Amino acid sequence: MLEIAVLGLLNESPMHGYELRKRLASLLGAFRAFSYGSLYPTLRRLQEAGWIDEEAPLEQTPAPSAGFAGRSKRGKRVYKLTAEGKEHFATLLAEVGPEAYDDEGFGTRLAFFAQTRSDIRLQILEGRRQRMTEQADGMRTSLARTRERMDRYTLQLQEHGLESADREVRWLSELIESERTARPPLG
Amino acid sequence: MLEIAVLGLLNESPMHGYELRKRLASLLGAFRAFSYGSLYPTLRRLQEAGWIDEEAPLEQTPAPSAGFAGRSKRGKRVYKLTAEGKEHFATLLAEVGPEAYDDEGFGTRLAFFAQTRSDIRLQILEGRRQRMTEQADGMRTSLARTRERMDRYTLQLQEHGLESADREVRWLSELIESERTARPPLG
DNA sequence: GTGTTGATGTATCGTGCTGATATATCTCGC
DNA sequence: GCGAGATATATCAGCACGATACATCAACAC
Repeated sequence: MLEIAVLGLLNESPMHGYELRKRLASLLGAFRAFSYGSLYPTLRRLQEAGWIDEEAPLEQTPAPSAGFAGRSKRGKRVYKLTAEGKEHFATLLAEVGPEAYDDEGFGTRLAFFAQTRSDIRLQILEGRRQRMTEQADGMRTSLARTRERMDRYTLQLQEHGLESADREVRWLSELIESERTARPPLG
Repeated sequence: MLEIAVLGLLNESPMHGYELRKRLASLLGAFRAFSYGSLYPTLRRLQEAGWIDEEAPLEQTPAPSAGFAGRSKRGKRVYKLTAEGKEHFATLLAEVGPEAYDDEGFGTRLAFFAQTRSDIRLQILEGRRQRMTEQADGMRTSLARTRERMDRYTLQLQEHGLESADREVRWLSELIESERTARPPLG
């Protein structure tokens, strides 16, 4: 999941790890932040795979007086997408695995919806709604079955969980609706 | 986190792994299920620590005709809390670490609130509210700062995340309020 | 009776992420 | 000139997931 997020951000503009992490946190917001402990290994993995490339480290900064542009402080590793990386990213965006339906996966995919094909968007939204509907139904059933046996707090926890799931289903339905309106099926 | 959940469930009644997993899933509901890949190693760890104990495996079931009670099919490992385990569980419930404020941790702690001291309950609820308030404020600020630059989908994601966080803060406030009413501060 | 499905039940493995920690450097105010 | 805090990279133990494997057992079908 980090892979697609990193490629997506680097697709917009080259960046170094620290900035990547900050943008990741503000982009995904509610859904997970990703720590450096996974970010740096991922960067190395992507580099080994040839998807991303390190801009010249510039051990000797030529002219410290020049304040603008080519800033690359010592130790700073600025990454950018390679041609293969762009292609790979496009491929990733065009396919939908089951991981696109869980919390982190869905959030990540949605963050790059602007660059995702309309039919894939719809598929992801519907898959996620399916998943959340099932989860909500499961909780509703469980609640109905064991309501009497549960203490006040467990009940509160479950009811809040159920309401959240229901809210998300409604939200997804709206997104799906507007997705369908914007690009009608066949007409 | 699995540790406290397992101890808590075994504190109610002895159980084997498979049942533990099912109860865990229905108890925590929205908040995580825990897979066998972490459940079984945890059970072994708890057993090595002496907090839980295995009821005799009964390699030879004495009377297969007897349909009730002492059922222990071959291979079934039924665990129960030891005296040390009960003590340890009580200790865990009486302390509050920072892990009690994240999603999984908070859900787990709340699931055993009925057995938790009132002042600890309040501390956990307020810590969680603090955390969620900060998260919501962070998202609000980020939204205000970058609203124009964001595409429709990122905006939707962030707004939904913000609403969820705000809803949880309100929910927590209600819980805190009723916690304070039930057991007034000093008066 | 035999076959096949689905639930029960225990177990391991590779992979990925977190949270803590270490270590520098840069920037800004004082 | 100096300390505080942001910037920046990196590693590690521990935990959890998802997949997978392998058995047993009840039920119902044919």
